[in-house]
Amino acid sequence: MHVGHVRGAVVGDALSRLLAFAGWQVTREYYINDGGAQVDVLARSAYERYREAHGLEPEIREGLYPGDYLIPVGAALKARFGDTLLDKGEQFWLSDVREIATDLMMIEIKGDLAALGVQMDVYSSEKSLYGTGQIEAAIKTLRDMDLIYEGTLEPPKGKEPDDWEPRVQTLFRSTAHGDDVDRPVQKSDGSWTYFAPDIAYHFNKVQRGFDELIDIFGADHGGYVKRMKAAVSALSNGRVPLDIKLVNLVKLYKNGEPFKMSKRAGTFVTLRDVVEQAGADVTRFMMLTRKNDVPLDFDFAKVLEQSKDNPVFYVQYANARIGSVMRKSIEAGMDVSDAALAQADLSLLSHPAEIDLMQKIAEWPRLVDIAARGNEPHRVAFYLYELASEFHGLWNRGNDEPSLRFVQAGNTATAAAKVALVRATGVAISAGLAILGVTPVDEMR
RNA sequence: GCACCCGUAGCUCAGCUGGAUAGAGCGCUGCCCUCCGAAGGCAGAGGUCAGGGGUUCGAAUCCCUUCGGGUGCGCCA
Repeated sequence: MHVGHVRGAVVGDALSRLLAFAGWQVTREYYINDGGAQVDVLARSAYERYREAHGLEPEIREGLYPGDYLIPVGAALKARFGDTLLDKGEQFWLSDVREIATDLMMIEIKGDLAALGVQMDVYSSEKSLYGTGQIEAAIKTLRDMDLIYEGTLEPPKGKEPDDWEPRVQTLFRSTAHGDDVDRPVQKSDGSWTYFAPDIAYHFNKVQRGFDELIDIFGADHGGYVKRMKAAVSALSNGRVPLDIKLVNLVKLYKNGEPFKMSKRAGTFVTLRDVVEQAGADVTRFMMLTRKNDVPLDFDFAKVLEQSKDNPVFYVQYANARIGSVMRKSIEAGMDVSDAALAQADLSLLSHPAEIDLMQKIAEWPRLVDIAARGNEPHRVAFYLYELASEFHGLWNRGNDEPSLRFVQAGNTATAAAKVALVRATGVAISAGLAILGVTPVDEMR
């Protein structure tokens, strides 16, 4: 996985946690694109690496995947098949190589997700939809609604391909459900387009009885939003809403300098690179500091900085200070159980800065509600930063005004009220960090 | 050509599905740091919310339109 995928994974995972926190029952699914021509390309690319493993010069032709990540796959193929695949025609090895390469890639991806702390409930394979009748069933359902027909599409205006020829294809009448043009589900040779298994997969979800579906796509797939929504709308008779979150690019920087990334040259930065350098917590938080449909800058140097410029650090620092206050209060012999703190007389906290912090804490339930309703986990990240900011602000006032310090001498009602405020801040921060999937720290080191 | 996304302070971005003087961070300016953790703190300057219409008691937010940027557009997934 490269960094672009990471953002999608993080957004999806945080969204899942958010919705679960808001009371939904959530199933996280990973749709494996292991069907179609792209896996053949993968297999051919892996085969070249297999040849390389035998000391031969790999021929990474135009259209193949050049990435280094396939080198271990080549080695695995050598270990498995020895030299028996060398100098053989594609028909001899393609199917075996395809299977092993996709399996290895999935192991790799699952490892990447695990390193990020992302857990999936269901892995759905595109390939497994073929030959089971599921695609046919989904298409038949649409056909019975008179939404499938044989026809010819108009060429796109203004950008007509040179080799355009009218073709008769099986089309889905997506325009009946809000799309701009009808979309092909079958190629002219009768085989399925990628869209057909996608329809079948979503049909399967609808049949499993979900009340709401959420897809996460790369922003470059924005053109498929309408047709996918149209399909789900048709297949569920408008019952099941489908929300599609488009996740935009991640631009990598180091000290403000753009990090060169080229898929063509195979030098793109992988997830492991990022997580190894920045850590899973930092990576996750940073990926959520932008709205999903906007490009994101990720600066390696900055995310490791321990200062106010680094929002992850700033929030963690607040949490650590909270931990510090709680520890000191316990040392002072105070009862800091939630039951005891709930009895505290909060009317003793009347300073404007204290009121501000309380108001910020009071926003938390509403914030969760808004974020969950809009499927927008980034709101949680922003909220945490603001909350931490209020907290630090009040803390700093304590430097000049001892009466505002959270830790007060003696076991008085005022002291209890202040600790209750600290504890409440801590509750919101740890809940928020849990939604982001970031481990809260109790102490800074 | 069409569709979708974006356009808010010098820069990077929030902004609660219509509500009070539009908010942060960076940068800039000026003060402050033997004091619960100064790996800093406080304060200030800085905005025709891209432009123009419309709906509304009320618009950054909703509708229309223009401009600018991005993405995509039939046997590629």
